[in-house]
Amino acid sequence: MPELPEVEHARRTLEAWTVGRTVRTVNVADARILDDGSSVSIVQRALAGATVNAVERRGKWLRMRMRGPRPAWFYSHLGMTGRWLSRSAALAPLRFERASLAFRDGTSVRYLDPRLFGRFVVGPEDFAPWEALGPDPLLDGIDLRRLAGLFATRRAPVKTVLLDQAVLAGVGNIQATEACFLARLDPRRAADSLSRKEVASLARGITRTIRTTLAGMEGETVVYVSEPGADNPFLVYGRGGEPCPRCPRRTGAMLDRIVLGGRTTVFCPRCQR
DNA sequence: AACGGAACCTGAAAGC
DNA sequence: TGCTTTCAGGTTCCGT
Repeated sequence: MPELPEVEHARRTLEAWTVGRTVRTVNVADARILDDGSSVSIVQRALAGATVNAVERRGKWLRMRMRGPRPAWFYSHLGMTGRWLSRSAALAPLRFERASLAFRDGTSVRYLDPRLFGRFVVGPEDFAPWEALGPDPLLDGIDLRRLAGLFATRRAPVKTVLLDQAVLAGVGNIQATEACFLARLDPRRAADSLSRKEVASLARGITRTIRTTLAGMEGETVVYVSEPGADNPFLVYGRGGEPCPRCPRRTGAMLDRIVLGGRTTVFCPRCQR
């Protein structure tokens, strides 16, 4: 589920659910979400009794600034299937619940993550994975000169390079796929073969797909691709074999589904060059 | 330094 | 019906 738009949505909800609240207890049901070298007791000691001061996001990472006996930064990465929900602290653990923070006011936030690829870390303000992130397209915008400069050093397919979080933080498989489509760019193109104009077009595509996806989940009706009955809100992602939504019907152009860098990629061989 | 592929996990859906 | 295979939005490690 989580790429930049979903993580930003998670940030907003977590902010509403947690800022100003004081942690009473921390529960970690499955320690596999913790980093090596960390432990349940380290996390509990850092967070219990602390008050949530702010919830921030950079790329796909979230972090809470905790004020209290021991000021701390609490980092959360949702991995592939992580999400946060708010429930009464009295309610029993939910299916796939791996951790939770219970607050003194009787509310709690629950971390659910079936596949356990998410992370739950207490770290410093300059936590390395956070510091290693490139610019965030929403927070920082996209610097075309910088992006073109990075592309010039990469021979890999442009869509693969977009997944490098040091290039742009938060772009995932869906957003990279959609951005290439919007930019009419063949995702297999070597990054170092793009013209400045194509880089600019791609940057616009990235910004647009992120904004569109985010706008689509405002309010409570979050749409997840995998949810039964939910419509696929994307232009081409998950639509391999369907007609291209942009090419004239008479051309019969069909979306192709390939694998790049181990990730499924959908594109139109006719209009994406 | 950069690249492709495997590994880490589990559940849902599709295939037979 | 029930068993098997395939696939999934991310990151990291490893050999080349």
